[in-house]
Amino acid sequence: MPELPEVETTLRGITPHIQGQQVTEVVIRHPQLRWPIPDAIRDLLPGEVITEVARRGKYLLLHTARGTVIMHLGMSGRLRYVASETAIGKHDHVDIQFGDHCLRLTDPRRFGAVLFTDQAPLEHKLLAHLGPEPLSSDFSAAYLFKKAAGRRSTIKSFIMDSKIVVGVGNIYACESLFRAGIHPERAAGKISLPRYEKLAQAIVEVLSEAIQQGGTTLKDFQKADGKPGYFQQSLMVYGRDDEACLHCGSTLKLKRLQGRATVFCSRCQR
DNA sequence: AAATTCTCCTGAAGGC
DNA sequence: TGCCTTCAGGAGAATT
Repeated sequence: MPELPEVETTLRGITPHIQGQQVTEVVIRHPQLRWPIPDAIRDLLPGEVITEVARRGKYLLLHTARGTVIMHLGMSGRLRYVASETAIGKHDHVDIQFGDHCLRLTDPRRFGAVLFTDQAPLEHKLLAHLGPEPLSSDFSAAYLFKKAAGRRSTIKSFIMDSKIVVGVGNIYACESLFRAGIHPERAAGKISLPRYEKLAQAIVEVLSEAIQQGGTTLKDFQKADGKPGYFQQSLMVYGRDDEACLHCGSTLKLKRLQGRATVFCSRCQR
């Protein structure tokens, strides 16, 4: 379940291998991901050079002179740069080949996506309405506070809304709210600016630390095994329901909000 | 406009 | 041992 730190780690892992490289062939074994993979990927990409690799939210962007590949890893997606002869696994759906190596997309649950646009990629339907990057200067407590005015949705679904801010998935939403001492079900519009200061800082810290942890697995990027960086991170609440709060010792609670597992401390988070 | 529900998919886990 | 059921989970689409 790639969250933003894992997507960023993926970006950093693949960029040195494919930037400036020419695509020789694209093999699509299973075109049915979240949306059908467009023929343009296979038809237009060979011969093109990857001029830049970028990220917007959890979307990865592979720029070429003829257009941009937009990729999303969904729940279970994984990109690896491997020798082309590497044995094909059951869920290896796409290879973008660069001579004797390829960028291979593996995605058991097929919630991921591979799309193509010849327009300005940031104006693509999927990207045009995304909120600011949490690690950019556009993201701040003041921004959150202003956006939250009048909102009655829970703070958890508010910060997980990609139109508000990108890249805060379920795990990091739980962790950020714990760090900020805010109850996940509190109405977004009823939180003070000082509390948003804590929350914004918590989001930045949690994501930054996770990216740093992801970096520790970077050197092993080409290996097939190795857990995602965030599982090595010491998570304070996520996955620790019925265990003791690391601050006060109370038993952490699990509650489903909008179908998502939400773990919190009812004593520390108000 | 905002909030909620539905949907895609498969592997893992639990029940019997 | 094995079959069946249940469920997680990102995020766009549909619905209210």
